[in-house]
Amino acid sequence: MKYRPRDIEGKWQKAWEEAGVFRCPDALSAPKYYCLEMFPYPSGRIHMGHVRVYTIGDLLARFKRMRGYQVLHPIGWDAFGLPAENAAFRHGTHPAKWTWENIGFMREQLKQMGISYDWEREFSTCSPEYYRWEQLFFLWMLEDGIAYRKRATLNWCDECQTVLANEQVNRDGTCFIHDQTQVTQRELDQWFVAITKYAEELLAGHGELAGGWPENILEMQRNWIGRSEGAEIRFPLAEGAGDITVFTTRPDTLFGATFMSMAPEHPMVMEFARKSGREVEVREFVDRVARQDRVERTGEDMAREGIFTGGHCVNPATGEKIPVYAANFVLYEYGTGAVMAVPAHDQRDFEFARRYGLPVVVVVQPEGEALDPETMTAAHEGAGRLVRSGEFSGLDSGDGKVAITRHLEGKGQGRGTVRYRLRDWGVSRQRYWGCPIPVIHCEACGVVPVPAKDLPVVLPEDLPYTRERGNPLAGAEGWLRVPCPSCGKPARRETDTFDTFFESSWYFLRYIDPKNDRAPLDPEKMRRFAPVDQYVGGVEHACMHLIYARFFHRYLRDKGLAPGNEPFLRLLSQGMVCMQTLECPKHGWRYPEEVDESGACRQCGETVSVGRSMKMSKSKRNVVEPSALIERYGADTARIFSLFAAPPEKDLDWSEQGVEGAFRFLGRVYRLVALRAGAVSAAPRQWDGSEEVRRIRQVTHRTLRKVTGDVEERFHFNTAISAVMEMVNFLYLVDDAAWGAPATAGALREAVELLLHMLSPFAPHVAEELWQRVGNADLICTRRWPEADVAAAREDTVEVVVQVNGKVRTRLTVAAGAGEDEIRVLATSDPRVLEHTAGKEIRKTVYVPGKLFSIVAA
RNA sequence: GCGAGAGUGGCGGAAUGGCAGACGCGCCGGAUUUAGGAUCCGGUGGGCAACCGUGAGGGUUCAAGUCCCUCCUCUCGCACCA
Repeated sequence: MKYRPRDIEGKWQKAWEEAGVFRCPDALSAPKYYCLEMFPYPSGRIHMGHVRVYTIGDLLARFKRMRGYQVLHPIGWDAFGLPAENAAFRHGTHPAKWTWENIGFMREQLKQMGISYDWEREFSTCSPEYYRWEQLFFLWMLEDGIAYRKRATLNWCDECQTVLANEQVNRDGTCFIHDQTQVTQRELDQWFVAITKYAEELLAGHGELAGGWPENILEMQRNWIGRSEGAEIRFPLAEGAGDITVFTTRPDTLFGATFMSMAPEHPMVMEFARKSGREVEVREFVDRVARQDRVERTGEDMAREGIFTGGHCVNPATGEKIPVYAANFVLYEYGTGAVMAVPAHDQRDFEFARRYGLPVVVVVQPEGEALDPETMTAAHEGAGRLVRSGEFSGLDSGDGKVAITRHLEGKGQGRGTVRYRLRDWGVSRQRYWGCPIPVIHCEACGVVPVPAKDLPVVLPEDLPYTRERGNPLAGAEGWLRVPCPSCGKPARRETDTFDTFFESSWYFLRYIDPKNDRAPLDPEKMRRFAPVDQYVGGVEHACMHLIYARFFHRYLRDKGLAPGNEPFLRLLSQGMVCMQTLECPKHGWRYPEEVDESGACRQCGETVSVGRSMKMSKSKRNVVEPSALIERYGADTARIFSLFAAPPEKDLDWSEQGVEGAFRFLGRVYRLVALRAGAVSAAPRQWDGSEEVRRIRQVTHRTLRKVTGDVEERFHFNTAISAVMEMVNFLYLVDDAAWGAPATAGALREAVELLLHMLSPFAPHVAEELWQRVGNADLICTRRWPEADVAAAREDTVEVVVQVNGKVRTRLTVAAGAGEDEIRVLATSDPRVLEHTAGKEIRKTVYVPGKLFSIVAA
C-alpha cells in the first residue's frame, strides 16, 4: 500500500519501451504534432534545468498523444564544443571518449525520468553521419555566396587560444569561460555566413510568430537585428577628389551638420593626418583609443573625445566646408564608420561640439519653443519644424527626412537605405572538437572546396596532446596534408571547425529523417513533420541559437529542403531553476552541509547569511542533483514538483519542502486508489440519479474540464495540478458506504479512471501502476484523453453575491437559471441588505448572471 | 539611458474588470500510535470589532490585483548603432 516509486518506475519504463509506444513511425496515421525541447550539451550529468525543460516538453508530448496526435518527440546530443576539449587536456581523455561516456550516462538519466522520447531517432552531432551534411550545406553556401572568407578583427582569448563571438565576451571585456582573462583584438582570416542577407526576412517573419512566441523574445530579436532606416549621404572632400559616405537616420538635419566624426580605425583618418602634417598627434590619439578595451571605450561615463584629422569635406546641402574629426565614440563596424555630426540635434555630437568649440546650428525647431545655440544645454533630438534648411525650411521633420533624401537621390549625392546592427555570422573556431570546415588551402589555387564526393572530412582520431593550447588540428600533420583537389599538388586542410551553433541550426529537421545516408533530409518527410509545433527551451538562446536556426531554416527552404519559413511555430521559454544561497563572510558560498543547525559555518563558526534565491550553479554551491532527487523521491515527484511550483515561464524556486509536498500528494493518490482498487474494479459502469452521484460526477467533470483547458489553452500546469489535488481531497472525504453501494460506486469508478487519465502526462508511472491496479491490462498513456461531460459538470444551484455600494453584504443560493427579477426580490428583501439600504434610495442595480448582484444606494 | 517583464499572506503561487489569497509549503489543533515518524481530519491575511488589506499615490467604474496616469523597487535584454 505504501507508495514506493522505485518499485514501479523502472517497471513501466520497460513496459513502454517494449511496447514501443513512443515510437513515431515515418508514415502518418493521425495529425502530426512535433514537440521538441532544446537538446542538451552532454556535460556529464543532467541538472535541474534539464529536469524542468524535459518535463514540460514531455507533459505536452504525452498530452497531445492522448489527444490523438501522432507525436514526434525526439532527443539527441549537441555534442561538439569546448568543454570536451578542455576535459581532454585536463584529464588526458579523448574528447570523443569523454563525450560518448557522458551521453551514455545522461541517456540513462533521461530514461529514468520517464520522458516519452522516440529513442530510435536519437543522434549525436559529433558523429560524421550527422556533420557530413552540414559540410555539404557549407559547400552549397560557398557556391551561393552565402559563405565567404574575410580578414576580420575578432575577439581573441589567449587562454582558449581561439576567437570568441561578441556574445562570448563578458561585459567587462573578459572571456566567458576564463573570467580572469582579458579578451584582445586580433586580425585573422575567418569564415563568415551572410545571415544579414536574411535580416529583413528574419524581422518580417516575426509576423508569423506573433502569438506563438513570447513577446519578449521577439523584442530581443528585434533589438539584436537592429534595423534602422535612414540615408547614405556623400560628403565630397574639400581638398582633391573623392568623398566620404556617412549613414544617418536623420537626413532632415543635414543642414545642421557642422563637422564630421570618423571611427579612429577608419583608414581615411591617417590619410588626412598625413596630408595635413598632423600625423604625430593623430597617431597618438588613434593608438590610445585602440589600446582601450571594450569596457573603457563603451563605458557609461566615457567622455566623448576626439581629434581634428586635418581634413575637411563639404556639406552637400549648405556647400560649407566642415572639419573632419576622429572620435572615440564612432564605431568602425557600424554603418560606414563615419558620421555627419549635427550637434544641435544629437546629444553625443552636442557634447563633442561644446568640448572642442565647434559651431552648433539649429535646424529643427520644436513646436512652441525657440532653441538658441548659445544657451542650449542639450541637443534637441525630437521632432519639429525645419529652419535654416533652404527650400526645406518649414517642413515637418518627418516630411523633411523624405524630401531631403529624395533631393539627394536626384542629385546623386545620397540614397535612402536601411542598416542593421546584425553582423554576418562568424563560424570559424580554432578548435579540435567541432565539425571540420570542408576546404583545402592550396598555394597555387588558393581556397579550394573539398569536392562533395570526398565528404565527410572526418576529424583525425589521434589528438596530438602536446599542444596544451591553441588548435590541435593545426598540429595534426597526417590529417592536414592532402593533395589539392584542383591541381593535385600538396596542400593543407582548413584547420578551423564550425561554431557549434552550426549543428544546432538544423538538428530539428534531421530528427525527421535521422538515418538518411543518401541525403541530409528528405523533402517529402520534411513536409510531413516540419515545422516544430512546440519548442521548449531557455531564454538564453533568444538571440543566438534561435536566430541562427531561423536563418538556417530559410536557407534550407531556398534549397528546397525545408518547408515554410519558420522552424518553430510556438516557443515556450521556461524560467530558470533557482535555489537559496548560503554565504559565509569568510568562506563565501557554502553548501548546505557546510552549515550547522544553528546557521554557522562549520569551518569558522561565523553566521552564514541566507541569500536570495539564485540560478542554480556549482560556483554558488546551490545545486540540487537530479539523480539524488530521483533516487529518493522518484521521477514522478521530480516532475510534479517542477510543474507545480511555478508556471513554466517563470523562475522556479527549488524547495526541499515543496518536493516533499509533491511526494506526499503522489502518496495520497496512490493510497486512495490502492485502497479502493477492489471497489473500483468491481463497480458497474453505471450510476443512479442521486444527489451524491450528481456531486461526484460534477467534481469529476469540472476537474477534467479545468485540467484540459489549463494544459491545452493556457499552459498553466500548476493550476491543473492543483485542480487534481482538489479532486483527490474530495475523494478522500467520500465515505466507505458510497464506495460500497453500487449506485454511487459506478460514479466513483468513473472518477478514479478519469483521475488517472488526467494524472498520466504529469506523473506517468504512478498513473500506469494504478491503472493496472484497478483492473486494466492496457497502458494508460496510450489511451484517449477523455472528454468532459458538460451536463454533468453543470451546476444546478449557484451562489450570487449581493453587494451594496461595492461591499459584499449577503450571498444568495439560487437555481442556476434564476432570472434577474427573482434575484432582485431576494436581494432587496434580505435583512443584511436592508440594514445598509435603510433610509437610502436605490439608484441603480447591476446583475452579473449567476455571480453577483450590485446595489447602488444613496 | 532605452526596451521588456514582474511586485499579492510567513513562503511558492491562484484569481475572462465581478466574493483577493485556489492549491501546495510552513505553522496550530485533533484522531491514531508505547513514543516519534508516517497517515487521516480540521484551522490558518491583519484587526476584539466596525472594518482594513494585492509596491506608493492619483484616476476611470456600480465594481480595479486586473484598465489609465505619475512614481518607487527588482529581474532580464540592449546599450555611444549615428
